[in-house]
Amino acid sequence: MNERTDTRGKIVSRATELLKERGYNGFSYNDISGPLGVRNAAIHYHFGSKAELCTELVEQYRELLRSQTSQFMASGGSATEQIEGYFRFCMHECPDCSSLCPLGALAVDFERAPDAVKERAKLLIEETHAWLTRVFEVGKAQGEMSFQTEPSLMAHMLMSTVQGSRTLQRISGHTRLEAVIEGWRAQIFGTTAADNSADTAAA
Amino acid sequence: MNERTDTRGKIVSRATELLKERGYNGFSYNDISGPLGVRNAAIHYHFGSKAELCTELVEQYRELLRSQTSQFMASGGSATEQIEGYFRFCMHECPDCSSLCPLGALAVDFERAPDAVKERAKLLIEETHAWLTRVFEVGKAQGEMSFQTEPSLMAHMLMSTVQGSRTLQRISGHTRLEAVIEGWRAQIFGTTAADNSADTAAA
DNA sequence: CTTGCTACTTACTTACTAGTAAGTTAGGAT
DNA sequence: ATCCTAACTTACTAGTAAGTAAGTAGCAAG
Repeated sequence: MNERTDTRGKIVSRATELLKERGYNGFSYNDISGPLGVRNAAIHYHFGSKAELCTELVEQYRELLRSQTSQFMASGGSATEQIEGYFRFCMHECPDCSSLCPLGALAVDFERAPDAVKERAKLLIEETHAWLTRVFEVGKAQGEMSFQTEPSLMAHMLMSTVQGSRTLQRISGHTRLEAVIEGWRAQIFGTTAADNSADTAAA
Repeated sequence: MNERTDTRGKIVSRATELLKERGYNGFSYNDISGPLGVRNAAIHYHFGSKAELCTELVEQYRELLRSQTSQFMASGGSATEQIEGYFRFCMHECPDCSSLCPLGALAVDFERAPDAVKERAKLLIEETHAWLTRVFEVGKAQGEMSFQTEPSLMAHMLMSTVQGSRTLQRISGHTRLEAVIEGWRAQIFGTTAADNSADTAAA
């Protein structure tokens, strides 16, 4: 690896941007190499194929999310703090919601995606789902949260809502993720954001 | 229009299938013409461009959803019946959830989509949102439904959940839309499906 | 100082893309 | 009978896609 130029890292980074903005079939090597000031063959030097590049990209995103969630876990905080961490991750990952998350972008071309990509994307969803399920379980058991639906379904519904909101936002143009998260807070805490953030700050 | 062969209709129909399965950039004219036993030029005869074909396709999907929702409306049924109609539409539109909805597929390439497509897709979302908001308003006013969040946000969250669930399903492989809808029922009716479908049948 | 490796480049190929122009065919109207 | 038009076809073009093969610049070790 050339540590000074870090062309490889820049390629992954630019490809991630493009995937989120246009989907797998929506960008070409020219869209990567052009802005980076390298040639298409440089991409092929680092990645055997577009699929290989894409695999690494998903793996990197998974690492990012995993490091975030494990960081919340390690903090030893309450379920409330854990879920607020997830909310923060979602908001931070796409502040203006102009782009999709890598998974949302990949889902479209998913059937034709290489097995390695499928596998990692699946893993990413399963890990997040398992983590969120645990947070809901603990949150309910400790009396921090209140809901009827089973934790596993709650986790799936939360992930779906965030994912879907981002998709709809892209078409409608209205940023609504903040309101959606607020809606979820009301649902699980029965409080407003002000109440809850005060809670978190106090903890 | 050739009413016997209906090539034009078959083209739109096949394109819709392909859009849902692979996204806008994921299929070519060959994928349409091949199975239909016509030549690519036949597509160009009916549609000036891929964007034009896509515009018609979205318009057709909008008509479908519009006809469904207005049908529920015209039925003069309760808000419960209206929302159950929406649930039915979602389930019916994609029984096995192997494909995305046309909007979810388009969202990926949305920035580069032609203005006509953007406009109609936006309209489709706004119409559905307005209709669902009204259903939630009426449902709450008439005491059929019970929730804290404002109806407009409820509508957005429901649409997001359905949309997102379909996206996640595509990656994880698990069909969960039925459970998600069940979760929503519990949330707004505080009942199980059995209770509620009995309700609907009785009405 | 030359050998060898990393990180590329130049120059190319094959395959496919949307789209076009001109010609053909079948059936209905005149 | 012929003319017209709708609904195509054949044959093509220009552009772009991913991917490849062979060559090279710069640096580090022996």
